[in-house]
Amino acid sequence: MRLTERKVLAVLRREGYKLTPQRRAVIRVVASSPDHLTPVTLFHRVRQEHPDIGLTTVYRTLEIMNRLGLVCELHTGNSYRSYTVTEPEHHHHLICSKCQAVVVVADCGLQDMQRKIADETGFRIDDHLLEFIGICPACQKERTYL
Amino acid sequence: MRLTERKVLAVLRREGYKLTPQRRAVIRVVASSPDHLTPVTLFHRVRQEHPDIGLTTVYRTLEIMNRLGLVCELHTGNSYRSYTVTEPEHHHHLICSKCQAVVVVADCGLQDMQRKIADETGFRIDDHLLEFIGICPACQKERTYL
DNA sequence: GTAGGTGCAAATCGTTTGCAGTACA
DNA sequence: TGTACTGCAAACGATTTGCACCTAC
Repeated sequence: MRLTERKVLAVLRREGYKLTPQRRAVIRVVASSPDHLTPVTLFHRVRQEHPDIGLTTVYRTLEIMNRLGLVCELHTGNSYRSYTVTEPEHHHHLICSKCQAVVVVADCGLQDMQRKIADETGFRIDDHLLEFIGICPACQKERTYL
Repeated sequence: MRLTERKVLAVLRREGYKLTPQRRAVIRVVASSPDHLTPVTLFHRVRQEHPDIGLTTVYRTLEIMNRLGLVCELHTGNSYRSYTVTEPEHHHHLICSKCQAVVVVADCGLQDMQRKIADETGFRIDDHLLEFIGICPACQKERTYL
């Protein structure tokens, strides 16, 4: 179960952030989209209902949400980031290198491996980043990739 | 066992690339450094022995080496990339979020998980990206992190 | 009323590209 | 000799910042 618009708003309010119409609009779009969105895509979508919003505000709202753990940042090795509302369970991503589709994958016992590595190296391990890169079923059918 | 300067040069020659002094210098520095280097760091180091080299050439040489699988790109979720000579075995990275130290970690049976996910989702999985983020023993001693 | 938020334009950062000159094979 | 390579400067795309105006609380 993903975070709802309502919950995100509640956290922002609790943390003392002002609930401006711009922030509400950004949050509404992020929370209602199942996909990961880049700041620019998000900006265009928000513009449709709120034509005066600036890209800067989108970035600043995402930054706040990210700091509060309300969105999850996707690192694809590309030059841009993308975001979606946080899924409370620990999970990973499966990314189509052709159409950029993202599928959420449940965690599979990487915690054990992490503990073992921490023991062996002396690192204090805070997090891990695991992403699978491949071609999704739809793109495989099209056969226009290498 | 990591790739040596000599082997990297051999591959470039075999692939028909010219072995210019600039390329040799870049390769020498990459191959002799145990760390992951950003293009800019690499540029500064190469400059010490080859003052006329341009950053562009460093980028272009890294691009060729990356395409030929001679260097391994590190994605830290930061805004820049970094590179080190390829370690032939499949492996992952453990990155210190304070000093950026990188430790190589052997693979631990993620292949099984990958196969399982491919079966379940229908994706053709080509690769995975696994990195552990933490604090290295040296930085833990300093205690100047949160 | 006021601190915090906004939008614009300009700055910044890492990276890429166009181009005219240069040098390896 | 000819093509691939070079360095510079300018272009680029994503993100950040400075600033004067604005608005939610």
